Amino acid sequence: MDNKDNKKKKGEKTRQRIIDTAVKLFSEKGYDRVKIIDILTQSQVSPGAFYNYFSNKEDLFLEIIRLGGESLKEFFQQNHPFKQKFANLEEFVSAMGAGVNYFLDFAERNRQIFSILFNELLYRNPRIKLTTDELIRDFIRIFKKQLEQATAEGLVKNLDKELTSWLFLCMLLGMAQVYLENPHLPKEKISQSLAEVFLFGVLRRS
Amino acid sequence: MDNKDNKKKKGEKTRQRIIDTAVKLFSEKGYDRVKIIDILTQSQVSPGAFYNYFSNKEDLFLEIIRLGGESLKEFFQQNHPFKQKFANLEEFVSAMGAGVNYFLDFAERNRQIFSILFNELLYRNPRIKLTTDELIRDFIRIFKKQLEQATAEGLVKNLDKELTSWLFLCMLLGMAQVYLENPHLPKEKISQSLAEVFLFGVLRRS
Amino acid sequence: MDNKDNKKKKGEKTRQRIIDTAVKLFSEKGYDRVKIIDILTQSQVSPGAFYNYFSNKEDLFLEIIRLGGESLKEFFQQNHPFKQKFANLEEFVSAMGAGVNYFLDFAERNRQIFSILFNELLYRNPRIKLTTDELIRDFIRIFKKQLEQATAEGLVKNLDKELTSWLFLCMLLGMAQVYLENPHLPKEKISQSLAEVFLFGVLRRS
Amino acid sequence: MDNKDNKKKKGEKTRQRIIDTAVKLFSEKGYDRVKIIDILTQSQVSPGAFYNYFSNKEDLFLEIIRLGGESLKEFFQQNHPFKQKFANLEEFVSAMGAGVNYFLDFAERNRQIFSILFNELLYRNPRIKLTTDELIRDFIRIFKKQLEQATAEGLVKNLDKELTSWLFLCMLLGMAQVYLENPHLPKEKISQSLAEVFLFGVLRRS
DNA sequence: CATGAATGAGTCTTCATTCAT
DNA sequence: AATGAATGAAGACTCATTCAT
Repeated sequence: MDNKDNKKKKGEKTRQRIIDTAVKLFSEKGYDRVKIIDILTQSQVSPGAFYNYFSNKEDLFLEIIRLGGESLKEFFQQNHPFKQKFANLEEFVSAMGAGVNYFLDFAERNRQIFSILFNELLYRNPRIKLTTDELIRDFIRIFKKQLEQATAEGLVKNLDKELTSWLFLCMLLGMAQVYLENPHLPKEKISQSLAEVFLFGVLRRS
Repeated sequence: MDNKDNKKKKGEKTRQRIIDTAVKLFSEKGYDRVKIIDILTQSQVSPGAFYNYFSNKEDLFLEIIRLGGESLKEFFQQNHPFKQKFANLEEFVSAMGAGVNYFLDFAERNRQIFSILFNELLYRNPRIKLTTDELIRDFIRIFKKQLEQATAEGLVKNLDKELTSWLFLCMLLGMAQVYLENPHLPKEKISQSLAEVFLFGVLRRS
Repeated sequence: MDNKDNKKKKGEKTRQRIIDTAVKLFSEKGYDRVKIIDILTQSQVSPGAFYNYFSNKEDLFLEIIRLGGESLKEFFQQNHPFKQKFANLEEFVSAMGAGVNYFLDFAERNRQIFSILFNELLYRNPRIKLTTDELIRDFIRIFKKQLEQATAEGLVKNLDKELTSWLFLCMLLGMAQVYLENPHLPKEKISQSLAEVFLFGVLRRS
Repeated sequence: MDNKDNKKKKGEKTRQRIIDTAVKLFSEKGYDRVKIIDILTQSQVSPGAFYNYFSNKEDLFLEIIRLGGESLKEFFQQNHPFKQKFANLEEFVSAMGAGVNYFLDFAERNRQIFSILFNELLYRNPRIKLTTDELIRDFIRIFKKQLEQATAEGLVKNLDKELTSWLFLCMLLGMAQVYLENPHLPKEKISQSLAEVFLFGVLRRS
């Protein structure tokens, strides 16, 4: 009876080994340039075993996208940029900087998954596009709501909420990518700059 | 003589037909998913003829990246965001908005080549990465200089010039992509929002 | 003791389940297009268990052919077309019709196994061909003997016995197949037609 | 300009070489047991070239079935068993024998194609079944009409036309197969026996 | 006897590229 | 310069069979 459980566990391990290897390879080379044989070799799995768990390369990829998307979604649902009330502006800025910093952290910790997701924003495979587009829409929706609330509270100017959300998303994703590709840039300074520019802009207040 | 010229012209035409078709297909599907046979069929060129002009698929692609990169470089060299002096802030903001708008225009007119370039920012092919990285670095360098000058003039806060350049680039490229994928978003409003947020931030000035 | 018996019985049951499923699938799709995994799934048997009973796919198939061949052989040995003596022609014709009808019955009841056997008459696998060829030869031998006897008794014309046996076999097997594939054709009419044509031919007696 | 024609001819030759080899192999081993690599090797064609002409194995097979079916159809349309009027029965019988003989000839000359077609009568691939079923229906239709006419002329008994057609088809196809597999059986005797049994039956006329 | 994860040789198919004409 | 048939290495995927538990 333990027998069955053991087998299940073994299977789970194999499956996970495949996923881990695939995440690494996909993030390094992109979907098309990864050959199944590479995944097989690096994860020490035979072709037959592979196809026990995934019906083909795309299936594996979509599973990874799905998993990554879930982490990201969860992250955004738990970390609202305009979450709390603050005593003064300084506190607010530093809180937002901390939030952005946390996102960079997340991107760093999930560097590969993040890299894959970011790449695939542009990918033309329709099934993949569906998944990533949904992620984006989710983010925009959440952020818009935050902005609306902050505007109602008189904290934020009366800007176009959708475009502003897109702008923030561009900065967030873009700077995460910049950070991942340029590790010499100090994370805290990136977060702080992002928060400052987004909140106050670059112009000197006369 | 005329004969020679005609041949030359004919050859040029064939070459151009290949490039045009390839630009279209690469922008639609990405490098790996485009088959040479499709380019050949759509451009009405035979395999043999193709290899008279390009030594292989990658060669063709790099040529396209190079051409696209040149246009973009040229664009940035001719359109400096902080180029002129302005009588007042309003003028300045509207000039920057106009600049961004012009960039969106450029992206729209060169939609396909822009799409390819943007894609390849993330692409892992080392030879291609070199070209796109150089483009980016160029932009950052130019923009940094602009920022330094504007700071010296007391127009802009004393921020980290490099990070701020990156931030602007993220917004610019990101919003161009957003615009291309969401044609219902009004171009002028995008440019204006971008300029406003970048210059003044989102917070209400008390 | 009982324990042993139960195990034996259980084993037998498993084996039988495999055979039944295999007969169904082989008759539906033919040897090559049936995957062992399908037999396993449908008969609720694990791969390991399967190879306890059959050493490989071909072994299982040959066993089925063997079983089917035995039923058929038995049938032919118990149902001789020219078995008894008859008072008059009408009786004889109707007896032959009944015999043919009984064969169609047999084919219908053993539809799957019959279908497999009929298929394999044409199949090129040498080991299988041996079995089916033997079946055919057996039938021809028995029928020839019957014909010889009937000729001696003056009942039947002096025709080539072997060719006539083949002709009858063609009609019998062919019409069985026709019947199985066209269930709307009335069995009794088929048998009657077969007997009539075989015995009297189609021409009008002047 | 001849260039183009030459290439076309070369292509045709290659295509024909593939078909010829495939016909041989399919008739020897049956569809499933033929590997594409065998066809490639024996026809001296590279994988790429093969897929220039056929999109896959099934496509090639269906083409062969189609070609074979056409020959057979043509044969049946040009050789009507009850075509002409005859002075007396003997002439009629010998004419029918000649017809059958001609069919055996046809089967012999197109041994491989015939073998494939006969095999595939039972094949479960739906697309193939469609083609062979149509052939069969065509034959039955033509033969029924012939029988009806012959009955109207008082030549043939008033039998079930459809069943009688099936019976004749069984004899014809079956004996062709018997002949092809047993070359020692004399063709003329087979044809004659078939004609005689079909026309007069086996019973002695009292 | 049973289980089912794992194996890996074998098969089909693709597509960038070549080369004789 | 152009043609397009041919090439063949490389890749994805299958499935009968094994074996540790």
